[in-house]
Amino acid sequence: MPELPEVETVRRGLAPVLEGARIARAQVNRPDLRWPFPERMAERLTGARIEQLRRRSKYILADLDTGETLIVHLGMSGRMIVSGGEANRDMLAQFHHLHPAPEKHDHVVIDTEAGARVTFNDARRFGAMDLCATEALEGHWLMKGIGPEPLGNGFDGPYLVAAFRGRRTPVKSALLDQKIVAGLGNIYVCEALHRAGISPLRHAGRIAAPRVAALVPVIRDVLTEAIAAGGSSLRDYRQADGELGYFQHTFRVYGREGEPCQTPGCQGKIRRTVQSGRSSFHCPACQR
DNA sequence: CTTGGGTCCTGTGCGC
DNA sequence: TGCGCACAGGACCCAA
Repeated sequence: MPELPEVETVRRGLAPVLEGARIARAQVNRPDLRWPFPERMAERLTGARIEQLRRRSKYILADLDTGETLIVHLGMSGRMIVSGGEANRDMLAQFHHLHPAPEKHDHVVIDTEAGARVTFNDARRFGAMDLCATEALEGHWLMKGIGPEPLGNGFDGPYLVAAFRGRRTPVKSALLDQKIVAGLGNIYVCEALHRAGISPLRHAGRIAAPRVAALVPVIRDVLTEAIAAGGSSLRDYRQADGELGYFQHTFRVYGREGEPCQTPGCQGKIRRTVQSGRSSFHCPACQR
């Protein structure tokens, strides 16, 4: 599920529930996800007030009034499930309980004093959580070396041209490299390269500078549109249950092997290739 | 330094 | 209906 737009969608869904809320209880059901949880995580969360929710790359950051920040990564299958609270209180009241029954892979459960609950569920356990002094966050080993935010000011044509210079790796891999640009994943790299007319197989350092620079606004557009789509489905979620971050999204190439290319006037067919173990989708006719 | 491959884990969908 | 296999939105680690 989670690339930058999905993480941002999750953050926006959690913000009204968590920002300004005090944690009444934190239940930690196992010692680790991808890495061990920090020492005494439940105790360090309990009683803390969440000042604000931020996002950096694919990480959700919850700044606490204790001076620490909770770092959350959703991995491949992580989900944040919201229950209780104002939005669906009436619906849940008819079932005579405040929260849905616990499910398999509910690893961390956070209750707020207002009666809302956020459950971190992650079947594959590639996700992560850590606590770090807020002022030391930028030096945290998970944050260090992450490239500029693609929707921020530090990501522009000259930057990307310089980042690609001399690279022998395929542009697909370069864009997946979080050190070059933050937050892109397999889907949106495929989508952006298609819109830019660049083959994922092309070496990053062998693309003419103007074409590289043209990738920047394309990446911005793809991500912005995806966030907008996620935002609209958020409303559906809030009245239903459990699928925050899951939204229908129409991709032009991702998962469309064998289908006709949607580029106007293009007669190509979408092809799937495997690059460093991951599927790439592109149109050999209009992506060069 | 860069680069490619292996690895962690569970769930799902497909062909037989 | 069961079984085995390929594959899934991430990213660290290590060898070359």
